[in-house]
Parts: sequence; structure tokens; C-alpha cells
Amino acid sequence: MRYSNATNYALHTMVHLMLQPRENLVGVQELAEMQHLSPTYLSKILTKLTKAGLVESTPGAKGGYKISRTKHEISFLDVINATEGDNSLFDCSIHHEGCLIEKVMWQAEENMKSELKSKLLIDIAKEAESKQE
Amino acid sequence: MRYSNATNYALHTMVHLMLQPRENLVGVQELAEMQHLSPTYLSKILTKLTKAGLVESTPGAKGGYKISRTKHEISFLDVINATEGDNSLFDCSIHHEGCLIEKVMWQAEENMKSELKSKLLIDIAKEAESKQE
DNA sequence: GTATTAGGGATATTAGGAGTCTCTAATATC
DNA sequence: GATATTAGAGACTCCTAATATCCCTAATAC
Repeated sequence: MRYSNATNYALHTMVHLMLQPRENLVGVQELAEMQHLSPTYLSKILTKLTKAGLVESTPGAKGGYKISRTKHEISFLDVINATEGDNSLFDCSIHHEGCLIEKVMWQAEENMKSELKSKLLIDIAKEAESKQE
Repeated sequence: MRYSNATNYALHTMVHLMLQPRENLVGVQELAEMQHLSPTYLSKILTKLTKAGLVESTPGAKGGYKISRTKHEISFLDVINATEGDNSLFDCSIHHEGCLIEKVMWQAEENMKSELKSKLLIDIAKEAESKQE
């Protein structure tokens, strides 16, 4: 069980966008080069982020992506849900109601998600920025 | 990202074995029927559990599996590690040292594993037993 | 010896992730 | 309005890992 590469790329992309000046649009070209990805592939991932309302896109010349103005406080969990979907990590193989194993697994997953919800991308971006100076 | 079916089957199998009388051997035939699986497939999973030291196997007529005598306090994490392997859920796609994203993800994973380590199968087995009565 | 059961290896089969290509739609600039 | 540029959508290929089966071997009870 592993997080997909898409999640990995998405998180890095989001942090990069967070470090941009306000309202500055960044094209998929630049974002892809930074991570050594093909633009068409990263484009798929960015569309997911757009649909999830985490970034806003502008098509056409001089277009690109920027962090959503409406949604503040974007968390790790937000990005992960956008790329991985929000299905649960474990479902009892025997479909008997109230499976005790399932219950334990769900609790553990819930706690992890709760932690990832409390971690904000903006904090990571700021920390990365301060380290570079 | 999901836990494999193997993990699901393994957990149910372990709980079933825990409910057996001491030193009682259960064949893969019975274990497979209970979960509507093919014996050959479940056999593969049981071999992993054996190698991880969670169960003990006896080949030959009247053979089968039983919970390990030496390893007490078997946790959810023990079973998961046996079936999933112990690789991390997330590795930074750009291989830059001290990635802050990676750091956050590792912390969340660590917490989940810590919780799954504290959950013992024997408690689940006992609870299931009391519910059936 | 014979029946039974675990273990190991080889081999399909399948599902989903990873990634590319092409066409369409929207926007800026001239 | 024409053109260049950029996001979006869909079909498609490729690869890997999970899933599952089959067959042979080794060990054990009787």
C-alpha cells in the first residue's frame, strides 16, 4: 500500500504555487519542468486539484494556475483526497455488519486523516521559504 | 491507496485461530471455507504469517496452523507488516534531502502504525467471543 | 506404504496506476 | 476577427503489482 505518485506531485506543486506572488499565474509547463514531468501528465493532476477547488485555472494565452482565493487553509488531507479519492483504506472482506477488525482499522485511519487535516500547506511553504534564505 | 485483500484475509484468519482451544491445529481447508477462499491462495498468505512468526505450521496428516506459542501479544501492525511489507507509504518524488512534505507524511504514518501496534488481536477475539454468547 | 497437509515455484489473469497523444475550448494579444 | 497560447477531456498504451491457480515436493500421522 502506497500513496500514488500523483499525490506526491500534487503536494509539491501546491507548495510551489503557494510560494508565488498573489494572483500570479503559473503555467503547467513551468510546473512540470520543475519536477521533471511531462506537461500533459501533470495537467491531469492539476485538473483534479482544480475540480477539488484547491487551485483556480485560467485557460488561454498567459493562462495558468494559482492557489484558490476562496478556499483558505488548504491541508495535506485536502490534496490527498483530491488525488487519491476518499475511499477507506480497509473494508471487511466478509460483509458482516459491525466487524470488529474493520472498526479498529477505521479508527486508525481516522486518526491519520485527522492529523493530515491539521497540517496546512502554507506552513510548509513558509518553512521552505525561510530555509532557502 | 488500499490495504490488500491479503491483509484482510490474514486478520480474519488470525482472529479465528485465536478462538481455538490451545494447541489445536486448524487446516487451511477449514480456514478457507470460512472465508470463501480457495485453499491454495490462503495457503500463500498463511506462509507469510508463518515466516513472520505469528503462527506455527505442522505439515502432514492432521497438520495445520495454530497461533505462535513464542510470540504473545500479536498486534494488528504485526499482521499488516507480514502481508504488506514494511515499506513507507510515501517517499518524496524529488529526492531532495529533508523534504518537509515527506516529513509530515512520515509523522502521520508513524502515528497510525503506533495505534495499530497497540491494538491486540486477542482483544478482538475475546470481544467477538463474548458477543456470540 | 499411504493418505494427508504445508511449502515452494511457475504461471496465468486482472486491475489500476502511470504516462502519452490528440482534439477541443477558452483567453490574450495584435 | 485572426492567431498564438494554454487548460481540459477522452481515448489509448504500457507497466507493475495484486490476485489466483496448478503442480510438484517435503513432512507427518496412521
